[in-house]
Amino acid sequence: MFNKLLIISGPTATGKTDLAVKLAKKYNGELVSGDSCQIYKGMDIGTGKDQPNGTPIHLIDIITPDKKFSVADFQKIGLKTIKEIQSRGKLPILVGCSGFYIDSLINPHYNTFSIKPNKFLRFIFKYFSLNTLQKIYKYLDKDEFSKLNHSDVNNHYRLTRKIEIKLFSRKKVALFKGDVRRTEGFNILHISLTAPLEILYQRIDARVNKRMEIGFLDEIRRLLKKYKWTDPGMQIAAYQCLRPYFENNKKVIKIPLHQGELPEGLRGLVKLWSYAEHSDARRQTCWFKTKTNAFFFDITKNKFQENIFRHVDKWYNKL
RNA sequence: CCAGCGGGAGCCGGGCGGUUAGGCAACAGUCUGUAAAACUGUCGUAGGUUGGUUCAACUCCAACCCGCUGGA
Repeated sequence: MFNKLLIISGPTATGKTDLAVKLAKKYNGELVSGDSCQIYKGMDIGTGKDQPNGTPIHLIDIITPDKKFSVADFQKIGLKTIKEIQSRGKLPILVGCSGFYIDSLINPHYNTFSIKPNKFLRFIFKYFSLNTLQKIYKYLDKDEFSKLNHSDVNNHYRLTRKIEIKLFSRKKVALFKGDVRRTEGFNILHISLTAPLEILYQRIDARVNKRMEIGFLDEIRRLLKKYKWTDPGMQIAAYQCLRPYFENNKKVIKIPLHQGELPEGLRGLVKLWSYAEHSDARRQTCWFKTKTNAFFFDITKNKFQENIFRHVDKWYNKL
């Protein structure tokens, strides 16, 4: 029974897809995107999709930007997709930068996904202050509250979810225990690409500029005909960064765009977008570094690809 | 040459005679249904130069240097 799963992770702009495609060709594989943004249809430039030709890639373009999507959804569909690929005797290659998403597939500890978000509670809680949420959680579970770290105590969203879990699903958690080890029995090789931040920033900036050139603004215009700025998909940083340009459109939109030259107001927004991607890269790097035991390969090192291939080869041919 | 305005951490920038501005960037983290999200910590006292006033000056005064604007 074929149960291998190859993972190629790493922050943006490390060339994961490129590498994954090469690996797919060599090992008769199919790609599975582990990217929280590229699931959205019509959001191509802003999410940096590059469609490999010839190699199938799954979990891209699976829903429209007005739909919500979360790790729990990903866990379900991701697992199904991977098993399906395996059942055809092919090698699934999970490639992406969303650490949380990838982790949800390979880490057996996620046992709260069975507890669904409660719309009503979330609606109400939006109007509660952070302090109030802290008090509620403290009231519900003093022990766990005291264990919360500095960043969680101050996180409105996470407190909401914690309270949600406490309130609605005490029994269910127990029920779902047997269902937790979803990827148990998988033979996983996790390879993670890295690069010095400085290099990543250079690559990111270059790519951002390029994406402006190939019509990012047009993509946003197209999206805005069907979707709103408040839709889930539109929350992605790239789009939100450019949002002011479209909201003051009376003035700005009329400025003709000469090749290469961005209007002054727009330049600042694009810069912001670059910065947003810098922090992404940082956080993603941090995630893989601290939360996974992947094999890391620095893409600025000589022969890193050869090393990876050697590594994969050994793993693939074993047993 | 005269007048006005301004000079502050890598950048932007409010306030103020004495305790931390703030934001961005950068760096390090947190992570169990928004994760390209949300949140935390670190950037150890910087204030054009030189004097003066004062117990105390980034803050008031003077001179000078630099920049911008207006005038001759």
